[in-house]
Parts: sequence; C-alpha cells; structure tokens
Amino acid sequence: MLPESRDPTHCPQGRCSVCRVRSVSVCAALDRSELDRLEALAENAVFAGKTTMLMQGDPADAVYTITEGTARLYRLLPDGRCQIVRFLLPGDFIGLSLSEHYAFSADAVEPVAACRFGRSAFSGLVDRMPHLLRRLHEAATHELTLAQDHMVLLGRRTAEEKVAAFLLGLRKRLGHLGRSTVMLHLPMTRQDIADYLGLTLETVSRTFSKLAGDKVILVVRNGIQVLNPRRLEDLAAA
Amino acid sequence: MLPESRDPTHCPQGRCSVCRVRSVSVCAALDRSELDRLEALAENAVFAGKTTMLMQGDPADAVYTITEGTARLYRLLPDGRCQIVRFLLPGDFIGLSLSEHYAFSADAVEPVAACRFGRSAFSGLVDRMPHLLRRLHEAATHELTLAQDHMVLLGRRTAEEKVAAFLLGLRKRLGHLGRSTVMLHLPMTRQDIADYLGLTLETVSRTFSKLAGDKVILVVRNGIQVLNPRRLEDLAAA
DNA sequence: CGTCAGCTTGACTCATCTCAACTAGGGTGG
DNA sequence: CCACCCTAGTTGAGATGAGTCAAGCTGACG
Repeated sequence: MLPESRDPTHCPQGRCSVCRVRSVSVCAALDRSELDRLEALAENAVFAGKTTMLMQGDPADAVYTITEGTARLYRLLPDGRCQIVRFLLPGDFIGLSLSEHYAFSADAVEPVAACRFGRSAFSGLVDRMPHLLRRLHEAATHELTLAQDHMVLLGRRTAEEKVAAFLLGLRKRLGHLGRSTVMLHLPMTRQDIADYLGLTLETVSRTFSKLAGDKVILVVRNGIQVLNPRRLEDLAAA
Repeated sequence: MLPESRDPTHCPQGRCSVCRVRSVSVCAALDRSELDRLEALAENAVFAGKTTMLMQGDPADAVYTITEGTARLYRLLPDGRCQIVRFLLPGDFIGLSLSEHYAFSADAVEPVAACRFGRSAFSGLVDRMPHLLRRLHEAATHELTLAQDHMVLLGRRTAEEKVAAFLLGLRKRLGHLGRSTVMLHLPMTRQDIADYLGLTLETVSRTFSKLAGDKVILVVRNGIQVLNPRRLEDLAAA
C-alpha cells in the first residue's frame, strides 16, 4: 500500500543527511555537524493505518517529523464529538510546544513513517542550537497562521466554501511535496473530512457530488480529480 | 472611561521594571539588564476605542504588548464576513511571528494602551537573547493551543455551548489579571462576540437571554454577572 | 430633547443535520 | 472460488438550530 519510498531501510540509523523531507521540515535549519548530532537522537517509527500515534494528555516523551503517510491531529469533546485541527503530511512536525503533555491526539490515517526524537534530548538540543529554536518558532507561528485561517473557515464559511477550501489547501500542500495537483489522493474518510471542516459526513459527500455535477471535480476511488481549479478558487471565497 | 491605572504617566519612558503586566507578558523572561535594553526600545502607544491598531497585510513595523484595555484580533473575508480569532487583554502580545507583514487585523474595542517596539529592533534583541526567543516560542505554542480549543468550539459546539465557553474563558483570563470573576465587564459588542463565536448577534443575544432566564447569568449594562458558574461549566460541555 | 448605536425579541426561512435505506468494494473463511 | 460481511460512501426525506428580516426599546451623547 505504501509507495516504494517507504521501505524500512529508508533511514535506518536516522540518516538525516539523506532525508527526503529535510528541506521542508524543521531540520532544514541545521548545518552538517548539527545534523549529525540530531541523527544520534533519531529513531524510526512506523504506524499502521488507523492506529493511534499519541493521545491528548499523555506524557509527551517524544516529538516526531512525519516522513511518509498522512496523520490526523484532533481533539475530542467528552461526548465523543471530534474536531480535526490539522492533517499532517510528510515534513510536518509533532511536538512544537516541547511541553510535558500532548495537547491533542494523533492517528495515522494511512501507514505513517516518522522520525522520532526523545523529547528531553530534543529539547536539550534546542537549548544548544538557537537557530533550531528559531526554526521551531517559525514553524509554530506558521501553524498559528494556518490555525487562524481554519478558524475563519469553521466560523464563517458555508459547506461548499469549506469543501472547496479544503481541496485547494490540500492541493497546495501536495504540490509543495511534488505530488500531483490534479489527482488528489484522499487517504482520509468522509468522516475525517467532516471532522476537519465542522460538517457531517453526509454533507461532505453531498457537496462532493454537487461539485462533481458542476464538473468542478471528478470523484474517484480514494481521491478526487480537480477539473476546474479556477472555479474551485471562486467557490472557496478566497 | 478608563480605570485610573491607565493614566498617561503609567510608563512614560517605557519603564519596564515597574510594568504592571510584565509578569504575565513575554517580558517576564528577562532579567534586570535585559529589561533595561528592552526599555530603550519601548514607546507608549494609545488607541481610542473602536479604532484600528493594525491591518492584515500591512508591513509589520512594530510589535506590541497590551498594557490596558481590550482589543480584537480578526480576519476578514473579501465579502466582509469577519472572524475574530482572539480578544487581547493586558499582557497579550501582538506580533509573535516577527514576520514582515501582519497576518491579521487588530482593533481597540475600548481604549487601549500598549507598549510598542520597532519590529526590526525587537527582532534583533530576540536574536541576542535566546531565552526571550524561548519565551516567545512558549507564548506562540500557548496561543496555538488556544487556537485549537477555539477550532473545536467553532466546528463542534452548539450556540449555547459556545456562549457558555466564551464566558468561562473570559472569566478565567480576567481572574488571572486579578479582575472580578463574578461581574464580567464586556467591552465588546454582541456583534464582536458573534464574530468570535461564529454566530450572529441575534443568536448571541437570545442565548444570553436564555441563560438569564435559567438564572445562570444576569445580563447587566456592559457586562454580565455569573450567578451559577458550575452550571455554566456543564453547559459549555468541557 | 432628539438622534443613534447597541440590544432584544418575534416571525419566518433555510442550510445543514438526522435518520434511514441502499450500493459498492475488499477481505475472509468455508 | 464463492458467499458473506463489513466498512465506506451515496442519496433521500424530513427535522431543526441558527440565520434573516423586521420592529421596537433604551441609554448615551450632542
């Protein structure tokens, strides 16, 4: 199911210098000798699809950089209502806050490979490398900007605008990773998309159908194809 | 209209050492000599109620610490729809990202006093003070956590839960600042609250009336009184 | 004392949710 | 290799929470 790039020898001893997501991850801040020190801390971690990577409230003993696959980062209300705050793609970092406990839960939505760093060791490294801290801070403020975008979406957009904005956002991120921006692979379920957009799975499904009827997208197995990106941008209302 | 604490001599030459919000602001990270250097950069800024402090997209020439008053931090959609992402209270910092352009707009909702720092000078100071950067990063990740809480609220809570959660959140923040947690002063309009909660002003008003009818709160001029905090917590659905 | 912004309330509408039936693959075990 | 089941997705019909539109109230301010 995984692309060949994720064979288990991809980064066996934490070979950061040949890491394919380094340029888009927080590790991009480091020079060669610093990378070596980071490498000493790195472990490979893999998670099967639909398994839990970490849970809100658990002691945060590790931080991760995703190297392959897709994860969902979410919060639960006591009655089971779920809000996905972000989908994680290769290059994304988990544990920016360096705090003692995770503030959210994370699941693999498809098989995930990640680079795992012990939190206290990583935190020590951050203390000794101010530009790694600077990079983490940039990543945190970037996420904050994304979070604000998402608040606008959740609070002030219609179902159709939400779905269009979701597809465009994913398209952009996949483009950044060098993936196709026409055939979007959607490893997550309709329920996941609904939990991300503050909708129900039925509304997501109906909206896909409507966009397909309007020839803006084509719904295919495990994904969608973007037929009319311009139209999609209009529908997303900036 | 302002409490006496905001007389214009409060911090005339940027007297950080006697600043009343220092302990809750990012400046708390600094020791005496560092504070002196920060002081050299500080200017006082005041903004009348209902005036714009800064606008999304503008060059970010300054960062601020709010010392008095309340501001709203928001994004606009092209058609005028507004989402307030956060209300700023004394101690809150604007400009965590240190980026070249503001990613949001901010208005004073009541008269605001702030400590103003030129961005490039402040950024230079951050480069020379790693624990100030650490503090900024902590503040950024804390805001990220708040942003995630707010996404859950916007995406998955009912109007009543939203209003209850808003009141409890404000109550907690005001408590932190040593203000009353029974009589909550609400300087913002119903429209502001609606734009914060992803509702309409009518729904906010109706929900206040309903909570008042249930004797959970009492609606008074320019604020509300919390009659039954326990009940309010139940209604907020954690 | 008149005007106006902010707030409340009512009546009605509608976008989205809820509940439910049905379809399509994919995997599993006999 | 087929029959079954199970998960995921689609679609329909009806319910409803929140929005819209509109009227009226009230205290602040000039």
